[in-house]
Amino acid sequence: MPELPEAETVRAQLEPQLVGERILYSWARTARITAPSIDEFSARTQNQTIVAAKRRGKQIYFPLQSGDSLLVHLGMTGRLHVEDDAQFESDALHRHIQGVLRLSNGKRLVFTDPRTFGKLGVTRELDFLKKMGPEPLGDDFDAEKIVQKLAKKNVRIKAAILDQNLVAGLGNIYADEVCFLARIHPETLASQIPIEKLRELVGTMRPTLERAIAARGATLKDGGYQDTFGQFGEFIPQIYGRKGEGCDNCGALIERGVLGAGKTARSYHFCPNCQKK
DNA sequence: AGACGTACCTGACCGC
DNA sequence: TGCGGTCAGGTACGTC
Repeated sequence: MPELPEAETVRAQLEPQLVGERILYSWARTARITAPSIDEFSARTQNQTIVAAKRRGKQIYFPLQSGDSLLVHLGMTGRLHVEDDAQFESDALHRHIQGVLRLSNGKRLVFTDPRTFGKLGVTRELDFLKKMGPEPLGDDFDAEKIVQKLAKKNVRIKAAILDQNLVAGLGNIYADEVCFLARIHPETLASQIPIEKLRELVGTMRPTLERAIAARGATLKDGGYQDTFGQFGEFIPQIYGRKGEGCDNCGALIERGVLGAGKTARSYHFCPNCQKK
């Protein structure tokens, strides 16, 4: 699923294709995905020039000449493609088109999202980006501040680092990955983890995300994620999705667990030997 | 205010 | 083969 490395890959690929282009026409399928409304989305994006391609955590946004920004969150199954505007696409995914922007360079930006957990919006208000937790790739990333916050949290560590208000950009894949790299069981209460372990955990976030970006993100066995060219990500997680396989570190069989219950349940993967409670 | 529970959605997968 | 049930999970919001 798209997390920070996947969002960054998409952003970087779109930047040279979109910046400086004018949006001739825009269309969105449903108000459930599009904010504030379909009509307003079109009105505020049409005839606007895209001035930049930015990202914050998993959020991708494109400042427009008007001062508004076009916002995209890929959710779980969202994809952004740039294709020739004249081309007819019969790809099965195109049944799930949620939005289209026709551009002045003869291309169009297409947002598809089968499971519709994604978001497509336009807003002038970007304060919510500032309220998110620190950006792991940012120059001012203060790992120690996060360590101190975690030390006070009475929440299981996996849930804690998935919280976008603590640190922005981790999802299920990379949260599992950093727990594995720091040898911490995902269900351990954050407040019960030795401070040095927490430092190890937070310290591994940035290099892990950077390695994933270098591989253009991760595509799981379901093939869900594709970059803007339809290519799969080549980052291979050491732990997520590898239930029953041997741990890279010790060879023990990787197990899968579930955090929470009912509709809230989130799966996690761990090595029972390297990550003891 | 922090912790936790609920809802959204549909392709893929599983068991009978 | 076909069909119905279950799973997956990012995030907003409600509740205690």
